Amino acid sequence: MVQHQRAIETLRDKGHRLTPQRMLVLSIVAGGDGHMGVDEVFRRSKEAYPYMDIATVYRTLHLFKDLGVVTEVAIGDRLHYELTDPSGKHHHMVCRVCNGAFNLSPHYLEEFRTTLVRDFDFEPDLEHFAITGICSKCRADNTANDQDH
Amino acid sequence: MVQHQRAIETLRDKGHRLTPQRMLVLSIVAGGDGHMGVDEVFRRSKEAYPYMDIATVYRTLHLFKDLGVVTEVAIGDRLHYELTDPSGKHHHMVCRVCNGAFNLSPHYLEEFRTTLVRDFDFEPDLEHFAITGICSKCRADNTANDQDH
DNA sequence: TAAGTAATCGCGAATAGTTGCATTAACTGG
DNA sequence: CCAGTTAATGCAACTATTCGCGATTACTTA
Repeated sequence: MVQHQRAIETLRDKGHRLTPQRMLVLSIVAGGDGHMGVDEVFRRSKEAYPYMDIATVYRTLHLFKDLGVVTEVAIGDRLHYELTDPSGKHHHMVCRVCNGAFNLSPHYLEEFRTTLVRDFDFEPDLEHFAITGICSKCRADNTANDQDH
Repeated sequence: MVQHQRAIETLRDKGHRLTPQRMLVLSIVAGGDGHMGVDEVFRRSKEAYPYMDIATVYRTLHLFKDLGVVTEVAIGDRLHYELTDPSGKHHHMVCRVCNGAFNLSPHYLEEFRTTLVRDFDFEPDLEHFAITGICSKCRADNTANDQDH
């Protein structure tokens, strides 16, 4: 269950301390099924450790993000977090109707990246790319019902 | 100077009212040089009309955005607004170091969009696309100074 | 393994943005 | 031009997130 050895080493290597709060947040994010909102991380961690503070949750998630341990995904207008995909980065397509998140493999962005560097000498941040839109299912529902507007 | 006839008609056509506050926000955004942060719109509008409330500024900017009168641009972690480009949409590349915003013409995204629709039946929102990264200038500065870390 | 030190925590206050609601005022129709 | 209707405003309260700071504690080193 505690298979976070990699993440713990990363922490220590960068000179950060291994605190119970950090371990707790890590195990909660790891235990969740996919991405998790800050409020849910907070609620669950407070169940396990009632002194847990929301500021600590934010600080911990941001630290983990900077270390590459977790990945930030914008769902609606809120940020969610998930363990960074160890089998290689992936990106997200987030449906603005159902808030579902779908994975997008990096090769879809490579060409785009190359073009921006070539034409503008602009190096885009594509580590945690997420694009909103409408997914197949919601688009079908939408065209069926909403003819006006 | 008051050349916002198009925007005013759009308001009226959709059944919205023409209030002094809305005219004020419109002229301030139009009068600015490029994109403007909410705080600056608020500050300037309060100079002209001291009762102006920050909530009204937010509501007005959101309304204008929905009507397509202004375009929202994410600069850093804050939203900025600019008059919608009448000569056709453009997108932005925003430098995360200097916060500079550079225009990106739509054809750079067309292929990307086509691919997502074809492969995933996912229709991305590309009306107000902005991508962060590092611009040419800041990248040069960065490689010059910051060798460590 | 005890003591020093500096990172981290918990907490309260601050900031950005949103929302509910009573009051105001833009529009409509006569 | 006047009165009714209802959208929009101003205000205050609220949520999400961040920050400052004194107290705590993980880690170091002797």
